[in-house]
Amino acid sequence: MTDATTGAPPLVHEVLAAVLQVRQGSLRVLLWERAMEPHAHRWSLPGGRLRADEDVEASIRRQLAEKVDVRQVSHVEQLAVFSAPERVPGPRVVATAFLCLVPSHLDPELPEDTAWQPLSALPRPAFDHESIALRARNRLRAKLSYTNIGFALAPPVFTISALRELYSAALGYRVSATNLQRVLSRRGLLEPTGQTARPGRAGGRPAAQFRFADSTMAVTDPFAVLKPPADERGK
Amino acid sequence: MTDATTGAPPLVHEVLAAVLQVRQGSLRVLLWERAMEPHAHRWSLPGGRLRADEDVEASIRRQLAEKVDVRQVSHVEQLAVFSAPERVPGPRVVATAFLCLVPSHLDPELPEDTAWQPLSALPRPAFDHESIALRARNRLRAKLSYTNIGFALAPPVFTISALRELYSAALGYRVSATNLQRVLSRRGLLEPTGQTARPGRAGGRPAAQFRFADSTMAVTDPFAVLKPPADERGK
DNA sequence: ACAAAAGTGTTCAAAATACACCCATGA
DNA sequence: TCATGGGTGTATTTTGAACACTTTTGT
Repeated sequence: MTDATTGAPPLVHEVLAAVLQVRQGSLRVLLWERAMEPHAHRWSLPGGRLRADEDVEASIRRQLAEKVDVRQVSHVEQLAVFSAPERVPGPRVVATAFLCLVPSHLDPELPEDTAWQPLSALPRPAFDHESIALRARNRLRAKLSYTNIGFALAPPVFTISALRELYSAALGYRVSATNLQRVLSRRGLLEPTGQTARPGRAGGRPAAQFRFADSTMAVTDPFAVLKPPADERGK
Repeated sequence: MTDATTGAPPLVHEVLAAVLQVRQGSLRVLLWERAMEPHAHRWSLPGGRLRADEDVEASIRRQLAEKVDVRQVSHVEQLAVFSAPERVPGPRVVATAFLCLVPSHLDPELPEDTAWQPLSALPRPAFDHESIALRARNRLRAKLSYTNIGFALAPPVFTISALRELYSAALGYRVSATNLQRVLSRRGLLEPTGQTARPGRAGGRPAAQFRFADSTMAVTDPFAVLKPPADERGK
């Protein structure tokens, strides 16, 4: 706000969403194929221009509504600002990117040009959208470890082995059901529903069903180390 | 980028810095007292308007140069976007906020209207700057736990008890020198210089001096839990 | 009865906290 | 030699990973 009204160059602020979901055993991101230049036939994150009467979060929710039912999005959080002057051709566009999650049991209707693409093999992405998508994946992976964000990937009720598959897909490596169960239980994130799921055709013991105790994001392991001393920790 | 050139309302993008330093045993933030409206006599974070040829990080470094010597800033990272439509009076301004750190041994020359204010008792802050400053503090606190970010608060060479004071001030609770030493050493963050500091007037054993092995930020405790299984963890 | 899947008990290892005690210096 | 701050050794606790074994089902 130093140089007040110096014939300011045009500036557009856009919001972009990396909407992630685990489908068919892999972590995927919602992309649409650009029909027109610039970057025709390359794949873009959904998003659009920030309007005058909304903040960035309201904006991304509105824009997303054009692609997926917003009620299906279980978590939205700011990721970062992308502002390289030439990040898109033409007039300058600064972008605020978001990480959004959709639980695995939902399969929203999508427009023709839109698809869930695996993060491990993205088709030619537009602009800087690949790095945004990968940043979203990294954020999700980190948060699976020290928050309850798993609730946003999972259906309302699930078995431990189903949850294990979600975590494995999102993290990119095999997670042990035993340990997953214990870690999440000790932290009080999981609560048993009392129900059990019927085993598959191959038999096997019926699996107990659980739900997440909370469905808003919270940090559950606040300090990895350097915790306050025991007496100051009490409250 | 949906509604392309619809007589767009004016939009300004500013960058703001929460510059933190530990001084006199407490964590402080650099603020300047506004002389003029709006919010005259309230305290603002330094910052200013994003220019056409720079990205947000370049911009904050440039703006900061007007307040403190940029070479004295040991760390800069994006915090978040603040975009409530009415966050400042007048034409709309979207802000990208940064967390910046200055090591405790430096005492940059400051303009007349600028001062280091304790985060625990901020004077009347302007606009939404208090929440930005507090967000910066929280980010710093979290990162002290799982990254090497301490390097950015400490002088190039220091004793463990000096480092303990920095961590205590930043975290807001007493940190044990013994454990601090061990945790940082085990992670390979600290290296001994071989030098010792002369004891104070009251005597006492001379303290060994250390330095941080690295002075760019790195995550040192990547997964609190749900680590990959041992065999997949190797590389 | 047996295979398959789920769940529990137990062991093991690592890492962090707590605390006691020893070390090196100034007065 | 004693008070003062610094450092090390060690015990305790917590937490997560690994693995063996039991439970419950379908065929």
